[in-house]
Amino acid sequence: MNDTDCVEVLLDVPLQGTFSYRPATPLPVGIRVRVNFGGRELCGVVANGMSRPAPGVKLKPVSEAYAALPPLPESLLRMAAFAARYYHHPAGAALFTALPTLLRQPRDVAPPDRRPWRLTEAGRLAPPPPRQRARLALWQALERAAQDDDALRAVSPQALRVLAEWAGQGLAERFDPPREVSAAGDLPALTGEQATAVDSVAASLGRYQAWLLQGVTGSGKTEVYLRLIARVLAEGRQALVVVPEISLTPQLIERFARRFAGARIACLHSHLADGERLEAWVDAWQGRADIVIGTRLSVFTPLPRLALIVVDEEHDASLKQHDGLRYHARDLAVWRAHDAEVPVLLGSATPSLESVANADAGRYRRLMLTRRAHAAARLPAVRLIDTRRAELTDGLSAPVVDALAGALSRRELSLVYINRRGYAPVLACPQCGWTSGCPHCSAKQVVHLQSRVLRCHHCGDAEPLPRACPDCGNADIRPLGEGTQRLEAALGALLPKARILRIDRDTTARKDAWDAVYRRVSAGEVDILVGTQMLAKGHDFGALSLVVALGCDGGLYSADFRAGERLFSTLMQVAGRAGRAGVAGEVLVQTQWPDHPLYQALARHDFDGYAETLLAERREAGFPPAAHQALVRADAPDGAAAAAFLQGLLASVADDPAVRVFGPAPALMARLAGRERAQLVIECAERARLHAWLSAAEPVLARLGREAGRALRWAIDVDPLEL
DNA sequence: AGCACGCCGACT
DNA sequence: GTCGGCGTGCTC
Repeated sequence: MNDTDCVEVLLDVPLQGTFSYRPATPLPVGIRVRVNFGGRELCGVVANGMSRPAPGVKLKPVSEAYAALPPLPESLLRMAAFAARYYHHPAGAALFTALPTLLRQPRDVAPPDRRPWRLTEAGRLAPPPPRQRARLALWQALERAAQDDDALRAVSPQALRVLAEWAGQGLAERFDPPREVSAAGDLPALTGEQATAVDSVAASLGRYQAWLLQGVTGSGKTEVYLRLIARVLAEGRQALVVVPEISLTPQLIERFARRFAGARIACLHSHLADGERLEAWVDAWQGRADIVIGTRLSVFTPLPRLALIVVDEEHDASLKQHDGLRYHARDLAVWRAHDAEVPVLLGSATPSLESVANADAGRYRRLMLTRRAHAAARLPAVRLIDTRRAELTDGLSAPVVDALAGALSRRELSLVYINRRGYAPVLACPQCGWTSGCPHCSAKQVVHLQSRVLRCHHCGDAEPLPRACPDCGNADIRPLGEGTQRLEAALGALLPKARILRIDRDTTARKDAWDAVYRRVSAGEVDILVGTQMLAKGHDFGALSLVVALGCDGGLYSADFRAGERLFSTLMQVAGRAGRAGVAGEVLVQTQWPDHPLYQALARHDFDGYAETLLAERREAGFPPAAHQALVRADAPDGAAAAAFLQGLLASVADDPAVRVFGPAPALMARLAGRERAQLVIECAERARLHAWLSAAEPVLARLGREAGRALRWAIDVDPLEL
């Protein structure tokens, strides 16, 4: 090797590009290495093969090349490189967000090898002599059948030492046992629509095609996934299933495991211990896992025999990462499907307008499930309660209380949805007008009566509940409005016989909390579920007869142009909980605006009609998906500094008449955790020109960021979901 | 992001 | 006299 040759190394630093190092021996692309960078030892990944170093640059040597695992696959490097380009994030940082924590560290690691042992041909012919009793027992155990470490340790405490020795002599080896993967048991009959969906997607296996599976709640989208995955597994290939919430994975995993006995299912989410995550990731990468189910980060998992990607609840905002590399798992899944030449199936009862527009434009093909899988299940009747004419006690109207009492007397399960946790969204003094504003954020502190605190839901800061107004000393200060805790209390007083279960982030924060919820609900120990939008996220509570939605009007006339889409989607989803499995359902919505087109469309169960209305509005206003957006966010303790930074950027990036730039303006949440937040909104009908603008902005941002100092932080957010 | 190098206040 | 505050500047 010529000593002027070098490799390009990606590092987990917020700096553009790669760094050149001199390796002792030629290194393959994708290998993890340890290098010295600015005085510290970092983990790096070799990005390119050998190249000529730029003249005049002094090169450091590669300190160490890690060999415990094979080099990372090029498909992963391609995906990370695409994500870096698309989201305008440093390439090294993008790759490292795709890796499990243990692979980001400058240490050679591999998960424990749990493959079973067997004797080789030579080993079978060489039994140990009878006086080596422990060795003979081991040999005999392996002669009967392959065994895993635990079983062999039970035969002899020395087992693993002996086996290592035998492996060295070619007498024993670890191996991947063949898996008998079969779809188990009696499969439910498919509806005609489900069968069409399965056949259509199955016909596209082996090439790229994006499918939008739009199925009303209870129409059996999961069954479609299962049938397709069965075909993939029958071919010995792998499937990737991305879901928005960790809490949705246990249910799904259980259902997959029941269906595919013998299949290896790897589960990936951020609550795993580092070691578990590494093991699941490597199992998938080494082809030992057949199915990967996980949250957004699992979209990066290497899968050598990938044949199908499923993104469930594709409309869900949790699929977008909102710090660091701000990627959308659905969009990366579509890119990956294209790169791997496999179909991708996006499922939702209420697809995002982005996906609806892609389907309308023919980029995605649409599959509809309009009927519920359960023949007896019909869509619920929606009744709008006009709160301008109804008297409210603790936010509840008489028709709502009557309906809940009726369901209770029939022993039917009801659900009350309100998108506010805590007791009341604000504490106020009626005498002087004081309200419980957060000292660090432009938000109100929420009354939590159980823990007796005021807590900001944005920065998490809490303080004891005051007994009197901090401004005027008035002792008669009052919680205004309703949250889940207050509803729970009010319903308990109005319907003393009802067994109420509250579900919000406060009650489900503990591990296994969802387990307990399902147990209590399925054991019939609950009459009324009270909760936030968590209740709208694909959890199956079985037979629900009544759904009540409260306090939704805020989404109708919000400053956020996506608020209406989100509200409509959430209401369709909670309403969909009613009337499953043969119980006729009813949905009551309390509102001041019963004539609003959103509620009228909800009453007709008309997702497509209202989606087209919203799309027309977006086209009119030039908002996504009719145009493409990006944000440059800046925040600093001093608001003027953030604005000046963005102003400086604006002044230094060349105008493109096709690119509209708005701002600097305060973010929707203008103050968060003691920092003032400002932003530029960049809009363009052509994605390429938006990216050109951002590319031109990048070096300016790096320079201005340096000049502005540590106090100022900035970030680019491509396809932002929140302004 | 780290971690150096670099110039001004309270300590053995 | 120097220990260390964190401002700015660089990292193949």
